[in-house]
Amino acid sequence: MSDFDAASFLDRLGLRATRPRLRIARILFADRQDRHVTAEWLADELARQQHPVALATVYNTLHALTEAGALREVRGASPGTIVFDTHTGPHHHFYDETTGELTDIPADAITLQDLPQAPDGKTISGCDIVIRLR
Amino acid sequence: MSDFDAASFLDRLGLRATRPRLRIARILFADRQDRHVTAEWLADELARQQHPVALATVYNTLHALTEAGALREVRGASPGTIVFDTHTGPHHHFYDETTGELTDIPADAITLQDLPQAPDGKTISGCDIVIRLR
DNA sequence: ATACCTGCAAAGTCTTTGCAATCAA
DNA sequence: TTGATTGCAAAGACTTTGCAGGTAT
Repeated sequence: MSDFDAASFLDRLGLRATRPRLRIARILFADRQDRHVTAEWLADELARQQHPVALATVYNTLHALTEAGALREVRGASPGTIVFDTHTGPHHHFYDETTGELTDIPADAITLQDLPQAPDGKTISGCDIVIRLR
Repeated sequence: MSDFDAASFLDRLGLRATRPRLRIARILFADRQDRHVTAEWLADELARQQHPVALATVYNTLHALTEAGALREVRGASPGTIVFDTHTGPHHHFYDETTGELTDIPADAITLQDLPQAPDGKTISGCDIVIRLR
């Protein structure tokens, strides 16, 4: 299978290795590196694996992982739904309007020129590009 | 005040000139050209002007105006809230994470190079860039 | 006349919160 | 032990829907 050590993974993030978190970490980080999940999908997946976790706990964990820097919230896609991305580095997304699916676009696949100045005393904290597909 | 003719404005869009729509059209299109409104703000504004309109009707009208091409929904900003933009042409946004405020960025202020190909049989239907400010 | 529109309230979707019971360290 | 975490259910924020009554053309 995988030699992913969920316990030390959580440890390194400063998160307690509880049972739900171990299971969630394995689902999210064991194999693929570019997952885009919603809380609901994750809760369903856990249930499918015969290890149901309360939806509230799923949200707690996703937010904890986000604060710890292991996940990133994607804005601008599925309206009304938070999508969590296991790829935390700079990159952008295709959003398929038909299926709701997100696909990564490497950051260097898009060149931004003449990025405008941030107004007054503000700092640019991030830049999301979503290319919608139909 | 303004010489904005809400009745013919709606007419041109193929929308019936009902009382709520006339009021909404005036608020949105009479003066400024770059408004970003939420349904709730608009309902509050109508109430403030002593012409309350049911929230459901506000949503109906905003969606009708969007389908008619007079508004555009902005994605990727305020999570969980639909923002309607009176500026329908191509452009992008600053999103102030502190205030939730949206500001326009002219389309030509950003140059996209090497836009990636859309996958398989898909077409690019739009591109939203949101620059987050802190 | 008649199709469309409005308002109200109820229902829906997604997310967060409160709190007692449980668990990791 | 002891504070963090879980689960459940209830509450919240935002949006949509159903439908009876009203309205523009």
